Amino acid sequence: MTRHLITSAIPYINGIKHLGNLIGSQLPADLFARYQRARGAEVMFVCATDEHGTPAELAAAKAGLPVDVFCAQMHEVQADIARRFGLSFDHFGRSSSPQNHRLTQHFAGRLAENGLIAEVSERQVYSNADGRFLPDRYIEGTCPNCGYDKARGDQCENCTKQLDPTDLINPHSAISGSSDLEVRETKHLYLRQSALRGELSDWIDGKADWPILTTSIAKKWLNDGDGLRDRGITRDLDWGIPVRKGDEPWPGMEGKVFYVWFDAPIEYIAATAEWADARGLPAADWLRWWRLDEGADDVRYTQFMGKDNVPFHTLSFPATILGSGEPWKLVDYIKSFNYLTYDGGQFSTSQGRGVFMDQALSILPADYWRWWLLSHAPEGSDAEFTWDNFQTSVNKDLADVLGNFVSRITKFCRSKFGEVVPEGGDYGPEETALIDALSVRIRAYAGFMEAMEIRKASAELRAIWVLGNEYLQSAAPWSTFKTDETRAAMQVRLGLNLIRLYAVLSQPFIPFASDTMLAAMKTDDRSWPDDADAALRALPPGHAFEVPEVMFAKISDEAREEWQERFKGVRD
RNA sequence: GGCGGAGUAGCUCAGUAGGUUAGAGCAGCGGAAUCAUAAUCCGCGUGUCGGGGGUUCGAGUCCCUCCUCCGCUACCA
Repeated sequence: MTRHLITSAIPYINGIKHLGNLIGSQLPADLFARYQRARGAEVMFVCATDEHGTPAELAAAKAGLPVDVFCAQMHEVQADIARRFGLSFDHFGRSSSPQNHRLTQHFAGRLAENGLIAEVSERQVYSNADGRFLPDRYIEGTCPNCGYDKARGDQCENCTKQLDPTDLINPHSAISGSSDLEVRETKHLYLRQSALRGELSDWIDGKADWPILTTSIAKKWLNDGDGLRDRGITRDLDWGIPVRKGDEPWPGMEGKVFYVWFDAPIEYIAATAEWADARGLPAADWLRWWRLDEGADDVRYTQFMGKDNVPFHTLSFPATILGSGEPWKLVDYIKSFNYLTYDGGQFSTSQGRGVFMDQALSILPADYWRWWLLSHAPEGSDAEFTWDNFQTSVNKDLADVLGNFVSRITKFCRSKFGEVVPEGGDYGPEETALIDALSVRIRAYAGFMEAMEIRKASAELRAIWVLGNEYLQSAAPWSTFKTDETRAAMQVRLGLNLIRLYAVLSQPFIPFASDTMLAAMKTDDRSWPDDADAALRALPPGHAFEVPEVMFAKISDEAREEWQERFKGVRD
């Protein structure tokens, strides 16, 4: 049996993520992980917080906390929100973990041994007032091209011209505002990606089944200009993984740390090691997911991420792995996403625009968001979130089609037969037809889930819910009951069994509602319906159940309008 | 500028290797039913498939060109 290693792009530590971040990686990864588990596959699903870098240091300073304390707190906040969204990570790690320190230093050492690290002396802007080197974007000044006075050192947001920090007129620190800047010489390590260009190119060419969005970005970088450029993998910062060559010090690199983009993907591996350590398991237990020489040859590795992450996952991280010369597992499939937009504009963490994960949960249960986001996943192109669309979709799909189905059949049964699966009666042509239709659709659903065609899978799942309503409507047990009680019993029994079937099938999308349905049906049978006929006999005559509370309360126009207003501006 | 994505019914989107009357959900209109969260089910679509040109017996689907929107462009992560 295939073992599935699944990773979601790791969310940055500087704040709570918005719905765009969620649907861009963590949520679809969770959908896939849940589905594979439901099919009986062995799954390792890891994620983590990405904790290093200048923005983390600045966010900590703003919060008035030491950066390590800030990260520890924010990690807990993010972990809690992830739990409440039902994200079923096997482990939610931290890129600042000791495991990641060791692995990152190990990879750097291996790359150096293989001649793939270059030491480059370069000139960087240093801010005396801030006591730190400033990344280009943290230097502001007047654009020499258009005169915009808030141009950043990497690019002018007004005229979009690419800039060098030294081009700016009246440059000053974006952090302190100080113009006491100087250019200093500093030495950094570069990963010689260019030396691995051929190997990477061949590898990418072998991935004909990857989405065009993924491979086209990789090829652009491989072939742009002089081809793949080398990349700096160290920074002059305090917070990060100290530069070491494996276990050894790295002469000349004292006081420097690895660049976040070098250590962040390695955290996928480290998080799996964290998983094992947290459970007191031997190293072999995590190595079998990552090392081809330790049993990972039957692992299928799938990564989920937004399109902005693609270059690092198709080139930089593979360069690290290939360059190590060690048999680490490379990714087999990359599922990348476009962006979710909010009422016409972008979701923005820095500007506080849109709906953030904590806010979302404060107004509605996770399943509402999971269903809408997944059924509108930005797969082919950017997708837009509007409150109107959200309200209509959720009310129609969850409340009217699924929730009301559960309600009508359980309540009808209670009033005519009591809260017990009724006995007697045999299937007729209608039931056989329903089972055939279900079988076809369940196969299609599984096919889409396997292929990570998320929108299509959600449409298929919805169509499966509709089959139940269609059946009830034409079987009409409420009128059958008047003339043939036994036949009505059979119809109701089938309907109740559909609830369990729906719970099992819907679990990857709406896990909380799925649990509610199973609890109401008083069953723990989550077995996948490979045989629809058999699956619909799981709850036998005489089996007790209870009528659940309304599963999905509808979103009223008043509530929608209120939220529309509340989330219109920027976050406090 | 370069690269990529998108432009199909009022709205959100499917349309596989070019081939019978271009599909689905929502909204709208008509009907059935009354078990149910006034929920459900059935029926109803004359759309210049962004514009123009071309290849072909035949193009939403291939080629050229133009227009619009979005993203990326390597020191944000």
